[in-house]
Amino acid sequence: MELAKAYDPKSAEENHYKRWEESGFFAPEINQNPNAVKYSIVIPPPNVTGSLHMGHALQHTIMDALTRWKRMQGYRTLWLPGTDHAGISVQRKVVEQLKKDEHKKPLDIGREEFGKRAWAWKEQYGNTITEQMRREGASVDWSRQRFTMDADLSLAVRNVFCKLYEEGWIYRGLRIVNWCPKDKTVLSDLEVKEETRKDGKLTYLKYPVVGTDLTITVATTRPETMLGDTAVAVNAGDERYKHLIGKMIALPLTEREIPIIADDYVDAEFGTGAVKITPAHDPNDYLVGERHNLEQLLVMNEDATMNSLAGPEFEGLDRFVARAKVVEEFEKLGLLEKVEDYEITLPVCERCKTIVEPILSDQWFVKMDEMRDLALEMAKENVPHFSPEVPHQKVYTNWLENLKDWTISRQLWWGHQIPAWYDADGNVFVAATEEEAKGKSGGNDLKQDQDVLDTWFSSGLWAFSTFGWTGERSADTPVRMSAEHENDLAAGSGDADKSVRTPSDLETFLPTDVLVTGRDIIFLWVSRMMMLTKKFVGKRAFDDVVVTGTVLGKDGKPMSKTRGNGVDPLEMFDKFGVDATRIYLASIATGADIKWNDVGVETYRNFANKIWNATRFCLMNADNSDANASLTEFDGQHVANDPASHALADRWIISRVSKTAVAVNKALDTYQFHEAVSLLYHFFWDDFCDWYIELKKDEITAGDVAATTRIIWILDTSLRMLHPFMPYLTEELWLKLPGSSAELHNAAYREADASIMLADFPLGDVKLFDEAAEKEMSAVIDVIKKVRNIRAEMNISTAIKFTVHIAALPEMQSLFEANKAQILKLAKAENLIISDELDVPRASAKAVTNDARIAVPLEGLIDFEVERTRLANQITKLTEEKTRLDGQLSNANFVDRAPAEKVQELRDRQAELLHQIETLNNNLEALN
RNA sequence: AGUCUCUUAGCUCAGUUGGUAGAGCAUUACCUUGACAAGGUAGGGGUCAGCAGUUCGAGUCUGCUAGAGACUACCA
Repeated sequence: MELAKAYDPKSAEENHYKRWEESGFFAPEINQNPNAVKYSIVIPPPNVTGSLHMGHALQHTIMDALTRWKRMQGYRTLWLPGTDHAGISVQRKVVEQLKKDEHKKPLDIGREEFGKRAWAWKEQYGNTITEQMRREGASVDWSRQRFTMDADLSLAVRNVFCKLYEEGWIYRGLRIVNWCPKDKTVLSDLEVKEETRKDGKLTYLKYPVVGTDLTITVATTRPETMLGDTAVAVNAGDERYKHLIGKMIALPLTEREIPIIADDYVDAEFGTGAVKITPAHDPNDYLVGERHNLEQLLVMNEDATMNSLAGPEFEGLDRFVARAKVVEEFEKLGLLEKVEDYEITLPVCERCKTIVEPILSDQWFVKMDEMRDLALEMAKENVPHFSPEVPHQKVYTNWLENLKDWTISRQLWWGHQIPAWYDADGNVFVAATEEEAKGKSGGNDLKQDQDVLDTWFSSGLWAFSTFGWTGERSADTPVRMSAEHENDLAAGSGDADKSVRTPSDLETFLPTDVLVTGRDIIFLWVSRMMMLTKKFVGKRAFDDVVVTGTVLGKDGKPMSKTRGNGVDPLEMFDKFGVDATRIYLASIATGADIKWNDVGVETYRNFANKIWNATRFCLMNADNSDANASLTEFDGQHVANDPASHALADRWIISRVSKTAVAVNKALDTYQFHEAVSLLYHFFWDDFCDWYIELKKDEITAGDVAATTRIIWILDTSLRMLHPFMPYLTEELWLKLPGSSAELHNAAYREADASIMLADFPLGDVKLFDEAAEKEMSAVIDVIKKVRNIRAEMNISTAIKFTVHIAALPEMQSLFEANKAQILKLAKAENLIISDELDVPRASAKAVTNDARIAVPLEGLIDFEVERTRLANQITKLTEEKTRLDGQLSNANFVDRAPAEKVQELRDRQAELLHQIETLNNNLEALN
């Protein structure tokens, strides 16, 4: 069989995904081992409005690598996919569409029709991201795909809401909330971001004190809110204002008089020491207002224009227009003290960047006291465990300790409508259905709450609602039957015990094993899943959390549309291939941010091509039925025991591949993906391609069956280990290996059609570690490298074959003798003379290794000056190292206190250096 | 303001209980060697941001300084 000369990712990518999916390889049911341990991951559901970005690609790569790795090990794996209804995002898309196509507003078509449009939008555009995930090679079980607004997930939402309400963990109340005037909805604290503005102003307003000619100066960044002031507060201990406490202020621009009050909240040292109090527009002022029983005067509409309470002069004005007008009016009245430039951080809406207005509003909240304790208790036991642990473990715990109540209502139409109904008197009835609510109300006419729930409310249930939990008290959780059981029923095997109940997904797959996600939603999502899963299922949602870093643009800034520094994963797939992009992403240290660079992906594109070509070489010579036969009964022990594998290079590569396998598994176990990638990269390229294939070329080309079989086993093992990162390339190649078949699958998958994704993942075998072989091989490699160095430094063409002399101790002599052919081949030498002492003419280039003195007679070719420089350079280098060691070893403190092993190690090295330096010095003298 | 992270070769980054500084790319020289020029061979290049400390020994631990960044809170 002959492969194309270069790897073409496109064709491999088109060849396999559909077959994998249609064969049911992604579903846990493919696993035929009834005792298989489960391994489960739920995907952080991307927004239905979303399309694949680099952050997804990174996280999906990690989740897929873990899933494929565990699946190959024989676990019953499930990676569950799905999407999130993304309240505000979808709503905005539909509003835009409506405006563009029909010049209508949502109110023109009504809530019901709007809902239909939103669903239609979801149907039409919502699968963009799922199609892109197929391109990525994500081995998710599509048969279990979920959407946060699926009927059963919505039922779960309503039941959770009702339960929490009954227990008093959900309440409705008047609080200062974050209001986005553009989206016209309330936002949770976590949906508000900060933006620093340098052009802020701090305005000092003078308020006249009634019955005096005094004024009191307050400073504000939002002058328009003075229209809603209901007091001025000072610190009780502030001598400047003590005499004014209790007096009234004639609030300018209004007809109102407001009191001067004393409150500890005011810091006498800060600003003027006097603070205007606007209880309906500021959280701190709200608290002050509560303490002093102040009126709460809301002076804005929901679109942030001023309302009638702001006075006729201001009613209808936008908040910023009103702000300018207030300042202007104060100036006219001579009550404007000054306006200072002031750098200010403003709260802005995470999505639309509109400045958020804190206002007093009636909303639904989740009380966080008990919720926090649920999560905190687990957090103290390091559940979940974060990777990387620093800083997330601590940040997570600290955040929980300072948690505030969660605003869960949203003034939107797209989402889970709050299951609360009101009668004509405003009494509230919370129930999962309208009928139930009606029953509770005694049959009155009810109107459902118009708000929907925060998208993160349903996301918080994702860990268990996706597994069929609905919270229905009678029906319990739906039972998913095993494929086997379904077949029994279909076949009508009447005596099968119908009462045998296979475990539901909920029982089987929860807790999930790991959650892979970004830093930004640890609080927003991870914490809430922990709380709600514990609360409603009594289990951990997941054991581990892998926190991925941010893939930054080439400019080192987060990728964003406005910056235009985004890199599209799909473009990378087209340019370098899916596998190269995946393994590059996996090569980023867990949790670390990284600047995107194409060169990194190119490196792995080249790696893919290297793998392709190494396989190409092996297969060119493997069309051989004997090799086929032996491959199917292959295992490492078998290869190692084969007398034909007792050559040094064979023992060495078997040891190397075993060590690599053990290390790769360990790295994956601890979520050190970059470590696994690095191990595989260097094993494959350096050990396997550069040394092993080069050494074995002749045998392979000659069609030696044992050699071919062995090299294909190494290749097979390598491809399996690479598969979690490079699924397409490895499948494409593995299926071409002689003898690859379902017989090589993990025992759990013997029935399935052949695929590397079901092959056993190499675990490595410590019994195959061969320290002697590794030591001997490096002695041989050292000699070859030295000879190559001589050739390169002396600038001797490879066309010129020379004789190499080696002097060494007797046991090393026999090692070199045994590997004569290998040394000659890779050093491109003609003769090898091994003896106790070097016996060479003066016109020779010389070198030394730990185990050998080397000389290459170069009569007529040697440039003595070059050789002197070469030797001198080596002496300098070694001497520097020796000087360091001498110093260390002559330090009595070191020798006494350092571990004896370490001291001995350095002494050995010192002896080696001494020997090598002496040898090189002799060589140098011999030239003179 | 508080908490935390980062600063290692020209560039992008590894470096897991403190014990001779690594990779990829770039760079230099040579090589159309029968898998691969997306390749091979051999090189060059770092006082690990700075200062001080602990230690026989510090990229690694502690403190401070300077830059960069993250998060949380507040900002009248």
